[in-house]
Amino acid sequence: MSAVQTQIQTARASYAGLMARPQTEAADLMWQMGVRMAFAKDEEIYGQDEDADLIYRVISGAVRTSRLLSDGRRQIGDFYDADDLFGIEAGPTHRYAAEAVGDCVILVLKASALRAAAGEEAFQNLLWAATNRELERTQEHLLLLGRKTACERVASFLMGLADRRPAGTVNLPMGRQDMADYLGLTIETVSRMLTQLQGALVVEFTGAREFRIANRCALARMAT
Amino acid sequence: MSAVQTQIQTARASYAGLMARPQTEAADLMWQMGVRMAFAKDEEIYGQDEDADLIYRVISGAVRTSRLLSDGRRQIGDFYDADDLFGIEAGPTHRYAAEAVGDCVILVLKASALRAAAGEEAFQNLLWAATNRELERTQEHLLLLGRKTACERVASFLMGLADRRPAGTVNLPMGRQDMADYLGLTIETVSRMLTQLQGALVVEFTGAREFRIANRCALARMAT
DNA sequence: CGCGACATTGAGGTATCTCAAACGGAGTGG
DNA sequence: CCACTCCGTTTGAGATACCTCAATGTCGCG
Repeated sequence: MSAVQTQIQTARASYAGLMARPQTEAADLMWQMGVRMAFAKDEEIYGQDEDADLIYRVISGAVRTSRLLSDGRRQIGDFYDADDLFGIEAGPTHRYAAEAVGDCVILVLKASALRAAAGEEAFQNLLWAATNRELERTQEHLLLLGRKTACERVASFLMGLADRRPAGTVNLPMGRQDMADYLGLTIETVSRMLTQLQGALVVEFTGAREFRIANRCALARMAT
Repeated sequence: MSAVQTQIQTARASYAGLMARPQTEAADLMWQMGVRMAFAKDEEIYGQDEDADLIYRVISGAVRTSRLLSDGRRQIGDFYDADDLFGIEAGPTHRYAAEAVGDCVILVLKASALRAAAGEEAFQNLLWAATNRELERTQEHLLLLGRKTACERVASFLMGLADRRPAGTVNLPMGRQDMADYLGLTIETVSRMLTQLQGALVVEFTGAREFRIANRCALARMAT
């Protein structure tokens, strides 16, 4: 079995499971209609200011949305995991670019096709739910960037990751630079805060990309 | 044309076109149905986590939305001017509180009443447009907080204010503390950046709450 | 005129950034 | 199986943008 097929199997299994992800008929329809595309690490899925007539859904891997300032400074808007929808815009174009954090498989389909197949109401519910989720997460992110210290930002980030997967050990799909650009920090500061959190016995890293929460209360407290 | 198509058309039109202000029939209806309420400076219009079954519209004055961290740090989400809608939430409760920046008059009405009067479709249009505007502004704000310097933040802020009112002289409805909490800075840093911008002959302050753009290109450049 | 609130300015401290070097782990070749 | 390389991460030392605390200035209003 190919790597991609395996990924697709895995994604289906996890889809059947849990929550927070769209569970409407429209979402189910996506599985039948969409095209599965593989993207290599750091490959662009769509660019900033490109037309936004497609809807995307992560099958496996992770995706980031990002925006560049003219001098190269980068802000990451959000990360998307398996089953997350992304790329849904109200305006005609994408306001952030989207790239593959690591190798990943994405389900892509035309918004108009889904609308025709799912019906207006179901389609609209999907858009509404996705947009709201986006807004809520962006508002939380805003508070983090505006008023939290480096340590609090990193703690919040780890907490956010851990909440999604209640498993004991959590995997970090992204590297330190991606974390830094999400948190409005530098790579070095992120690294220092991580070692600091380890020193405080709040989290424990088994490798650079995998950790376990040693003291959930303490982490929650540090995230404010 | 289907309901959904109409909604998307409307959203795209208002996005593409001018600005941000509701121009649908539903918005017109608000004027007839709503209750006008006066709020004094710093008075709370609604609190965080309160039920969100009302829709608000600024008639005169200005409004800010804000969120507090447990230790008193404050982040302002956005400012709303005359004719702006605010308080529209996807979820059941408000995620930010809303307060009067100065004395102001607000049009308030029940969301359910507007839906009944304007019709489902027009009502949805209004919600969709308002939510999208919110998301777009929040994303811009995010970039500002994550990756801009103090000077760039202040320049962006003044630019944003000036864009809304193309008049020669622009009024600042909010004090320095509100600006600081919007920009993720302290009051002193905001003040210093303002005098710095004045020194560079980019803007000119006639009073603490009123300025004129002396060099729009330079200001735009500094806002990145 | 004088009070009170708000804004500006100053001096010193600190969290975070920058630059640079050392470390580590995964993959490769011997 | 070990040495080697490469890339991402960590650590260190010094610089700096922004913050904090404190004093001074300014405007609006009774």
